[in-house]
Amino acid sequence: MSIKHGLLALLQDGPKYGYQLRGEFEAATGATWPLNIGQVYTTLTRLERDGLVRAASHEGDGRSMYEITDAGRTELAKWFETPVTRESRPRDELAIKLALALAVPGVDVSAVVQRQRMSTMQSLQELTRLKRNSAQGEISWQLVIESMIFGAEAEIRWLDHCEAMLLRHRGTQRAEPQNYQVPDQQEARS
Amino acid sequence: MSIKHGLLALLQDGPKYGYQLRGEFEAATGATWPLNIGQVYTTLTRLERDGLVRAASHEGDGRSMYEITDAGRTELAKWFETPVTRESRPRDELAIKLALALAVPGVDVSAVVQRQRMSTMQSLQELTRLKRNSAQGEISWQLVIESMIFGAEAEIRWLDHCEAMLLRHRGTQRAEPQNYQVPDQQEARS
DNA sequence: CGACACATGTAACACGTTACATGATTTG
DNA sequence: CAAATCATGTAACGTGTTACATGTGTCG
Repeated sequence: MSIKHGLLALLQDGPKYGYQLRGEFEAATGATWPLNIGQVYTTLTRLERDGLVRAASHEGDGRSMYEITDAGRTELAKWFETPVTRESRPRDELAIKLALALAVPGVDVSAVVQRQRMSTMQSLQELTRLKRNSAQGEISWQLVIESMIFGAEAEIRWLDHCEAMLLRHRGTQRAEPQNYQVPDQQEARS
Repeated sequence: MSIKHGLLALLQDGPKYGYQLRGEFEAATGATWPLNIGQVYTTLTRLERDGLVRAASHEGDGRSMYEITDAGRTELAKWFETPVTRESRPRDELAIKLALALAVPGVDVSAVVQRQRMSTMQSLQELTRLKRNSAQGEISWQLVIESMIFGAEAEIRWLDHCEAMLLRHRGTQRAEPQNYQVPDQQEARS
């Protein structure tokens, strides 16, 4: 969903073509999430199919220009108006990993937490370095970096919290199967 | 990737069947991310295709049981050993939205930020309520809730930071196209 | 000329969601 | 019996990734 609307947003500034859209998208987000050029074209095709963009006939200069339609502008406005909710976000792989490490026996949860903490600390340092080096650069991707910094910091705080919880529950609550009660079933097979 | 490995983790505890796997997955994560039953079966099929699980012939009681293979155990161990990196995460839609709201003209960025802040505050309250009501429940999904709380708090801090940045740059740096230099191309069309 | 960036696509695949079909079992 | 729950699938679709094919323009 992000790319679809991202391209729409860039097209609101005027007709653009595929390569240009990738360039501007990466300029705006600091190439934090490199955008595959192939996907730009497939996404444009789908946007055109859905009537949110159309091929701009005039002024191509040899390139395939696209322009946003009224339906596209409406859709884009809706995107900017609607907040990103928790539910709309993808599953958090780290949370799932730790939850399951706790749920199944034979996993050294502390080791998992510590390795993750190390890794997150390292990327936090890397991000801080990036931020420093990119000072007075674009404001938009400055904010993107800071978004990741805030996220990484929260993650470290959470990991510390997890370790504290682990220590507190060491022995108090062992494994605790909690295993989804398997319903009995009386020999039903033919 | 999370679900695939999640199912593997649950299967390490012993042979299970589809419905049971969904139940245990949701028990471990507090049904925070409801797991579609259809996907459990397709994922199991793929895991079997890749040799990470196999159908457990014996003791089915009328259900299709699956068990983890050695290759599956290896893969699972690798999952727990490898930290979740920033790069492996999906694009952050909120960051992209704000970055593009800044990059293209005609978007009321402050309004976007304020709406988002309102929404995030609300889900933060909801999460806090959930946490309180679920006290002394399962430790694993207690941690999942707290993961989301920490994330929401970080998001609010970031949004505040964004507003401060916006105020500071009001007028200083207007729009700043920064628009991916379009290469000239001399009338190349036939 | 040859290498490289620009430019546009297509194909195959992985993952996820929704919806549908089909039965067996349990329970009011 | 009827409805709900348990249980296993399949089909269609959306989105994203990787890789490949193909051609033009620029520059050393």
